[in-house]
Amino acid sequence: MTRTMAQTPLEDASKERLRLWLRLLKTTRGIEAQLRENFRTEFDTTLPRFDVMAALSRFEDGLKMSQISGVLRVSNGNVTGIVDRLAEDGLLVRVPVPGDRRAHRVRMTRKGREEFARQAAAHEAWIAEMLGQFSAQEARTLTTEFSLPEDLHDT
Amino acid sequence: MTRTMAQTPLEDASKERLRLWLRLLKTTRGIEAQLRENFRTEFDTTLPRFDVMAALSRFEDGLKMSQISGVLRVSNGNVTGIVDRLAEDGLLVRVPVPGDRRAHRVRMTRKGREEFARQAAAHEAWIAEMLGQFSAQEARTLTTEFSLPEDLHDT
DNA sequence: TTAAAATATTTTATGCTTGAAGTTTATTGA
DNA sequence: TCAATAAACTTCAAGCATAAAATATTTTAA
Repeated sequence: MTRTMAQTPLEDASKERLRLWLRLLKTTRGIEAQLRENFRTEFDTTLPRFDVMAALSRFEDGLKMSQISGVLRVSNGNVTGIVDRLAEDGLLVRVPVPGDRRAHRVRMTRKGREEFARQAAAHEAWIAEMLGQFSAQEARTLTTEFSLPEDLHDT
Repeated sequence: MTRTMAQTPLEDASKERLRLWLRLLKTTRGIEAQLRENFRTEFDTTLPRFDVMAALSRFEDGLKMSQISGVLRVSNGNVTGIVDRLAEDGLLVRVPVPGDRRAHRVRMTRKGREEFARQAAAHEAWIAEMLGQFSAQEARTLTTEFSLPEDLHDT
């Protein structure tokens, strides 16, 4: 009734999942730390700023504040501060929405688009290097495997 | 000379790796958000506090401040504040290191160990549920695959 | 011996993040 | 009409995170 070493009893599924989570967390934190460092030294910016620019870059007509927080899944108040600082730097502008004086549409400026283009190219290169151990096929497979249903929508 | 749809040209490896990274980031952020929510509502604590307790729980004799930041790979100054607050709550104590008046050893109190035991059990259950789509074998395989060499040690 | 370098830690300045409360403007329904 | 509710956004308080500067102590080496 002894079991061989390579087997994994069902009872241990919880431990294996915990191990996977800890590995996942360690990996993503490591990559994030390297990205943060690169963004800081190469572009004097931050990951959250890049995230906001990336979201805006996909919408020619800009996004309302609440749409940005929706896309990025961060809180409203958070976006306010980041947009404030990006606007100070002239990378984007708040445009009043005609017909609704509560809302503002946030759009990138030309300067913002140009700066983002450079940052996005560097970002892709950094990631490609850090994930260089994965072939295109492996990457594609793993991307599919990590489709967690835990996209808890909003709530 | 046309290629079939399912093929992935080597040229696209960079794009596939970027896609994998974005998926990884989205997944871990989603799980982290759920954990933060659970820790807040169930234990009135935070993920960083749990991380510090988890690190200390593995060392009966405690850790020095710089060892905590080393294990968790966060900055020294960061640990100061978290340990301050955990100490205020009586979950751990700073003990002077004999022979080196600069250093302090941080140890969990009995209260801290008891509280951590409850939190760790809940944490494992939450993760097991969120990663329920992976069998023990799948989890084990993925954990191995994500052994990135980018454990940049310290630098 | 003692000045310089290294080590351990805290402090400071800045920014990200959340949840909750507050403000202004729009919409709804009696 | 007009009070109540909802929506869009900002402000606030607290905590997390970093890098850089400051403090105190220990070690090294001239």
